[in-house]
Amino acid sequence: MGRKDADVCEIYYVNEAHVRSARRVLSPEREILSLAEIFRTLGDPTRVKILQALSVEELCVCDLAKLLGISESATSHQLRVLRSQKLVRFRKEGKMAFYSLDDAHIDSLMKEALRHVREGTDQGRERTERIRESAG
Amino acid sequence: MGRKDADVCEIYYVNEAHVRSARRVLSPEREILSLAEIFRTLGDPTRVKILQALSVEELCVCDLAKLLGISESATSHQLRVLRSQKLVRFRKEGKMAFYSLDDAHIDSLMKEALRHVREGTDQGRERTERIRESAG
DNA sequence: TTAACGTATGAACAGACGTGCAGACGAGCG
DNA sequence: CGCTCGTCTGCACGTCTGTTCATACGTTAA
Repeated sequence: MGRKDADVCEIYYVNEAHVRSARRVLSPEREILSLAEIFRTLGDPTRVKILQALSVEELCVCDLAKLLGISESATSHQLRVLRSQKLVRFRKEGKMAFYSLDDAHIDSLMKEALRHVREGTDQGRERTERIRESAG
Repeated sequence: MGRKDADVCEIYYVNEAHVRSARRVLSPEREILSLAEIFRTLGDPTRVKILQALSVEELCVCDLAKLLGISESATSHQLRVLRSQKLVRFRKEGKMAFYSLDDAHIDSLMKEALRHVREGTDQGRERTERIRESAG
């Protein structure tokens, strides 16, 4: 639709109409940034594991560290990141800090992504790997 | 609730039972990596914009570059990343390369995350910002 | 109180990321 | 053929990220 604009001599190759209509669809900048921030937070294997583990029951830092196979310091750092995004919440009991999920959305988001990953694994994973080289 | 295990002298503070049960819930390593990879791919403002823009109609590299306000080279680089994840697909028409979404899941994933972001914006955004400093 | 523990934080490092630049490639036109 | 256009890719640069190390904080026990 409106593709005939491309034939107008003033428009060389950038189709201004398409650019404008696409721009209208874009979320406002701060929503884009928030969106990317959430995804970036989920885009780390360690944090994914933490969230998966906490989806069952609350765990303390040392349990998580043991589970993840990394230092308690690194675990605490990552929990701090997750806290800053309000993805996890913690409860102090003496010296221990028990962490749990603070966001129901995230769990469904992860499950949805997991479905996607599994589909890709079943029918297109190896194809995907191959395309990384020959996509051009 | 089973917390009494922590009192057994052999278990100092790491609750092995919890660690084991949590480990059972974790997806296999390669699924975790795929999951994180997908999220990390979505965790960049430029790529989020590209995917949002392509959710309406296919666009060529130069349109996207114009829309994003970055060079066509940078745009091509990002499209390459998205291609490697099979999130976008492209169609050659002469010299032009028209890109479109290759994955229906991703769009719903983004919309779900957007819902989450908007909820957070309405009732807790500024609180979240503040917590980044005082979370401890 | 002193000491040990669980956790949190800051500095510093290696590695990864996003972008621009320069050049290469294929397609279309003279 | 040569030339331009649209796109792609290798390299370099600055920035960001995830981890470890050392250290500090708050709690519990002696």
